[in-house]
Amino acid sequence: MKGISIKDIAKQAGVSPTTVSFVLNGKAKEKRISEQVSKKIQKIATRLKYKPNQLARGLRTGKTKTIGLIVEDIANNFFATLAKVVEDEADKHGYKVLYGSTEDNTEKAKGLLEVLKYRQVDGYIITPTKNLDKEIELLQAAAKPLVLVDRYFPHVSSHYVVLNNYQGAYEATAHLAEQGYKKIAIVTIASDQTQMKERLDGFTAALKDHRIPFNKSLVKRLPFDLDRESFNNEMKKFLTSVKDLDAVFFATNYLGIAGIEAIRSLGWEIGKQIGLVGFDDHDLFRLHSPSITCVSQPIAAIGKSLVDILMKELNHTAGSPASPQQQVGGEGHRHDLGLH
Amino acid sequence: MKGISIKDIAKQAGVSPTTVSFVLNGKAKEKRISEQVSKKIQKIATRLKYKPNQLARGLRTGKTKTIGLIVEDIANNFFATLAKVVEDEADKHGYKVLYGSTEDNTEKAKGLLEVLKYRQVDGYIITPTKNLDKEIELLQAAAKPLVLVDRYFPHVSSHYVVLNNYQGAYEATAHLAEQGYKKIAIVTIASDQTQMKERLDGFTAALKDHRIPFNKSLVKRLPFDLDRESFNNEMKKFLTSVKDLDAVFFATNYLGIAGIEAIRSLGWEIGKQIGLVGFDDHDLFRLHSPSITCVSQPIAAIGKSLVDILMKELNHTAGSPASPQQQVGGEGHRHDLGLH
DNA sequence: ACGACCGGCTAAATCGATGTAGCATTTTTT
DNA sequence: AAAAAATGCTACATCGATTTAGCCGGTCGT
Repeated sequence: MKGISIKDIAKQAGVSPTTVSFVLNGKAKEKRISEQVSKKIQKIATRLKYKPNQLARGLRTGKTKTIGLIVEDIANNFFATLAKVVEDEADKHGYKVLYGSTEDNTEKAKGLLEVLKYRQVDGYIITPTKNLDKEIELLQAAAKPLVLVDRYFPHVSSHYVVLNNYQGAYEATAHLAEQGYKKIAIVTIASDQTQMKERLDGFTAALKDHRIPFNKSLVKRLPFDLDRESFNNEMKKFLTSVKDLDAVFFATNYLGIAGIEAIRSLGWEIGKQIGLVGFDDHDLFRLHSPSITCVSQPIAAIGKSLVDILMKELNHTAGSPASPQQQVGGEGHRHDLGLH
Repeated sequence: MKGISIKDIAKQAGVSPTTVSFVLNGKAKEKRISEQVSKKIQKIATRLKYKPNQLARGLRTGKTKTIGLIVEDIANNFFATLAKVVEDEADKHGYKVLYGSTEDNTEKAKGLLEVLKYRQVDGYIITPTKNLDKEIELLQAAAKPLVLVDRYFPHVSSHYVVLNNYQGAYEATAHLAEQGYKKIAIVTIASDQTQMKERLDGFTAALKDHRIPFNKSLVKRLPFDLDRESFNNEMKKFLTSVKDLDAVFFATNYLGIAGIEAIRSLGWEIGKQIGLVGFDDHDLFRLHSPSITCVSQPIAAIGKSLVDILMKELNHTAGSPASPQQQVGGEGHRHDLGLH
């Protein structure tokens, strides 16, 4: 019921709690505890299945062996998969994960940071929202280990792991152009965050290189927080508004899903009347008939990279002011399922 | 850097930490602290943005305001969505969530329980694996609030939230039968856990009621932990081995996904050569052309129910030995997207 | 006028683990 | 043989919040 404490072991072994603590923390040698006592304590500890109370330990040492993971939406395939990888990687280092979803809402994100802070997490993995730069800088000022993911603030020098959004978008768009599509649009999120900007830049660059005229009517920006129906309506409105439109690049996976839904409800045939490319992998793209090409993020690599960076920071211990090195998780690479 | 502590407030207000604690915990009246002092403390606390250190509080009170969520696989759409709901609901009550994935591996599940235990979580939401009944009973003996989800142990009297698997499977199978399919198979997981048993029973009952002969060759059980390729191969082997097979019911969403993949790679046309019904919702089912009927779980309701039950237990405070009441989250209901 | 009582507050113990400072002994050094 | 050093272990303070027990001065009752 109450759990075994260090005192119980001390009592059974007939020594002081201090000695037990030393032994169990591998400081027996350093603190000159005799082999005999040392072994006896070990034995009792395993017999009693002693596990240190992490609260007490955390209170004393200031380290909770917990990292905070802030994602945009844990129910989204990309973030859920990322969460899984992070969980696994963190576990390898003995860390647990506290998570939260921002819904891309700055206030929610601030709230999450607040909660994680007074839960004393040791480090943070954050998918930042707009205007979260101040908070990020505050965390840095407090020497908290932290890595951003999926997007970042160019003017904040922090660690971050993102994929080459520009290149991914470029390749996606170029793919459409090379299939012979002439009037290619992009549907993206109304956000001036880096990753969307880069994707948009990649899109326009690819159009240019393939001598396809660009104009603003080819870009549709949708707010993040629409419900499914509104997404559908907006999408349909846009798709039908562009004259001679023959292909679309969707800049995120959920836009792709909403897009497919809209196209279906318009009764268009994917691959015939309209070409598609999506961003981020999803079973739906892979198994749709015909298959839908997409730029897939190497999620495992991203997750591993995130945790590795964080662990390096954490072991730099004392909290030396994070050297503002930047990391790129990997290049986006295209699926080779054919677009038809 | 260090964070504001109760002492800082006490010092500024010129009172003792005790008084501050009383006021901030709403015990001012009860403990007869004067309005004056009370207000002064409140003011200072908000000015300093004081947040109690949850570790210290947890150590003292034994409550961490954290719940442990153990799912099968957080990267799976069903569990990810559930996690989101649980996170939101828990947040409403001021609780945070520590999560972990079992991969349906009993040892991993035991490890997770261990970790959550010495992290002192207040309560558990668990998707149990096979043979986890002993551990569940131990938790109950320790008067830990706990709710099982998605499956349960008939011989363990605990709270649990599951949908009516029997009915869901029955309806799914009946749907196929009513479409005129004559030789209907089921692909399920090699597991004797309740939810799979119930789904299998629903399947056979539906066949019987529609006078479709049943025989063992119509049931394929696959191990949980195959990789994608093996799933695909096993699936293809099975689908081609049943003579005159014309429809399949997939008992989980990932089986459905793997099934669609296999059917595609066999070059069969869904809806023409073979009818399908899946379990658990997925964008893929909804947006596939033609649409694929599925039995969808009311995830939001399940999540809310889970948290509600847990909170009731938690507020029953002292840990009165959980009245072994059982809960059903809701009936599965069929999507009305037509099977074609 | 003297004990009982109350209002308003605080000292100190507590949760469990850690870590510094230091106390006895024994062993080594000179 | 006395001083210095090493050995083996422990008392106690600490982290921050909570909570029990109770102090002190004033009021009330009789």
